[in-house]
Amino acid sequence: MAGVSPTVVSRVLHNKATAIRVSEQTAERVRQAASDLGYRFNILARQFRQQRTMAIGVLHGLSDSRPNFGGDSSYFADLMDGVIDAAFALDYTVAFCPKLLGDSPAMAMADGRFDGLVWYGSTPTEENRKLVMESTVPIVLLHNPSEVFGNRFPSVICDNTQGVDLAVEHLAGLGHRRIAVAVSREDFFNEARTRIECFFKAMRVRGLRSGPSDVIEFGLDLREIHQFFEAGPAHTAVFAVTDTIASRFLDIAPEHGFAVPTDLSVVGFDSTRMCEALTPRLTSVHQPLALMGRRAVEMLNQSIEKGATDPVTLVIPCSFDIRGSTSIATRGI
Amino acid sequence: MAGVSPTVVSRVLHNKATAIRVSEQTAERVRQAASDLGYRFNILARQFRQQRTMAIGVLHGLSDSRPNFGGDSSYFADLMDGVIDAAFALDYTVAFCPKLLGDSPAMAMADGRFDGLVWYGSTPTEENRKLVMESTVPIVLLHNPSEVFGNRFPSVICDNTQGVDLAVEHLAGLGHRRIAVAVSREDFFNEARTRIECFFKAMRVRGLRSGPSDVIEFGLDLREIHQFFEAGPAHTAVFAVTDTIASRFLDIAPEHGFAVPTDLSVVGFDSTRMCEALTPRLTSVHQPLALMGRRAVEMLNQSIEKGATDPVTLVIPCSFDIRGSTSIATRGI
DNA sequence: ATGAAAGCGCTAACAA
DNA sequence: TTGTTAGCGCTTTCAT
Repeated sequence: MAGVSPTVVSRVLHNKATAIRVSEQTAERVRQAASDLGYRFNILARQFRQQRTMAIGVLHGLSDSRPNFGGDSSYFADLMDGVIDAAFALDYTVAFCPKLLGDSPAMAMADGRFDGLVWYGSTPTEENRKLVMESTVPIVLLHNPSEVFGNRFPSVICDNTQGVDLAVEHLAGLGHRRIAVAVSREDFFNEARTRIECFFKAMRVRGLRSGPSDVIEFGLDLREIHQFFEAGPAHTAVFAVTDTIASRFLDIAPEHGFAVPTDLSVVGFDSTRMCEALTPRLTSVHQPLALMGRRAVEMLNQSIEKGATDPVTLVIPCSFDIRGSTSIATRGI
Repeated sequence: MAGVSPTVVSRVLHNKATAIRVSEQTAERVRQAASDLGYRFNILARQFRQQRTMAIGVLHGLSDSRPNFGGDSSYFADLMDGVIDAAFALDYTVAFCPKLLGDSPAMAMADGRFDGLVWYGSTPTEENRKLVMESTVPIVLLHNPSEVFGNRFPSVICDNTQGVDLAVEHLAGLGHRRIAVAVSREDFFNEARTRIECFFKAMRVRGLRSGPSDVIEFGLDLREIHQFFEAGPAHTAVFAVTDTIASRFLDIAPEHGFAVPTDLSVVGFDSTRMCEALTPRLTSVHQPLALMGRRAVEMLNQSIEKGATDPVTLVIPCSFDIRGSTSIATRGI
């Protein structure tokens, strides 16, 4: 319609007119025609041509077969807010893809659908590990330190050491000297394990006694929690490695005549929205999830743009949200 | 490597072997070679070829420039859970795309990036309206009855009439006879307006008096809410058209010596997670958001598969979550 | 300053 | 049962 070749149209519509010299007059004619025709270039053709999609895939390496935005724990939601934030700022589309979670993730990872991947998960299964390791596109890990994948990819994690220390510092400051640490068997993933180690260390640093016998590890029937209360615990506080775990104690304590926080202080980890809905509201270590999501995408963009980057592990500090589930130690002082 | 033509490979790898006859022997040879080579077909090429992406775009037609999963109102998160659920079941990728929200949505809508779109929004701006109307791909609307877009697209909405009726029924059952209805100026969108009409009707049906003077419409400074309390209201209950609006009343009532629910019952709409975190917990009409998201995608799939469908408006019933913000009327009985 | 031509990897129509 | 060929729409050399 403008009486020019496709080449020229392409150049004009990409504003490369100056760089690749097209007369302003022709350019204008082309633009006019494009507008008249309601022309839009076919992005599929372009992606195909350039082998670049400007899309980031979010892999959900958890046992759940799909991301869960709702539910109590706002965890994934907060993370995704950050991911989307950064992705949009860099002009990436963010996609959740069934095949990544379903039958054949490997395929989707290698088929050029995404320029890069955010792998979000805590316990990589052996199969997941293999898939990730074989990826042909850049990946950034969330919630797994780089070494879990042989230092092949950059990663973003929260500062568990510092986060746990905040919790112990808070409890110690309230006069608690015997503190238990709680973890569910199902959640006994890398990070949970790390937090327990951090806990021991934070206690040690303050001259407080703690060891394996202070770990309450419970299964689905919560039996060990009941046993903890029945035994008439010496502990005056519990540090739970996740909010959900903490909520179990809030539920069960009253059944055994323990009031929280009067008889037992409880601290959680993640400070998800759940904390506000519990009674009493749960004091918890706060991971800056949105920030972590943002950083992950920014690092991913680096990898995509510059090719392989150092497999940096970005460690982001936690903060501490004091709510109603902790108070001054009343026993064993 | 298998010594066959690309055609045969294509056929084998799509399991069309039976339909388009390839000998099992050759097929096996091809599969073996593919596996040895670690061959994956390039999805970009395929999408390009077929002009089909198996991706659904989510348009966020709100004033916010991007979807917000976190925050108090789990609203979008719940909706998306449903969308993703259905999309994955149908093998669609779900994408959030910056360009849809940023500079040039029209482009993204027409460029073949998506097989279909879910348009999620309450107040279409004139510009948004135009964009949607000009879409070249199937769209399903969420939260807007089809007529808002000239009956061009199917849509999914909750049953506002029935939902509001549940609220009024509940309050009337508690003996409330003078009920106010609250809306914020900023939220005064289609659906809010609808709910107010529904409210009038629900009152009328029960022989209860209500009219424009019972509408509390307030701006950002919340002045009108304060005035409501200062005037010593005859109303013993407030029906708020969203949870956020209801939360204002919960916040402000105590400042004026009104206890909720003793002196004033408050009902919200949406029953978002916020309801659990408020004091007292907020009684609210529940929209089955996840279900609505699911239905929207299913309808979209229909449109994509069968071409244009009837612009059905799917109306989904609400339920009612009774929490702590409502009780028996103590005044004006 | 503009155009011709090739080719990205795949699939479908047609031919053998 | 298998292969040949053409072409999806775009961008990018390279030539003019």
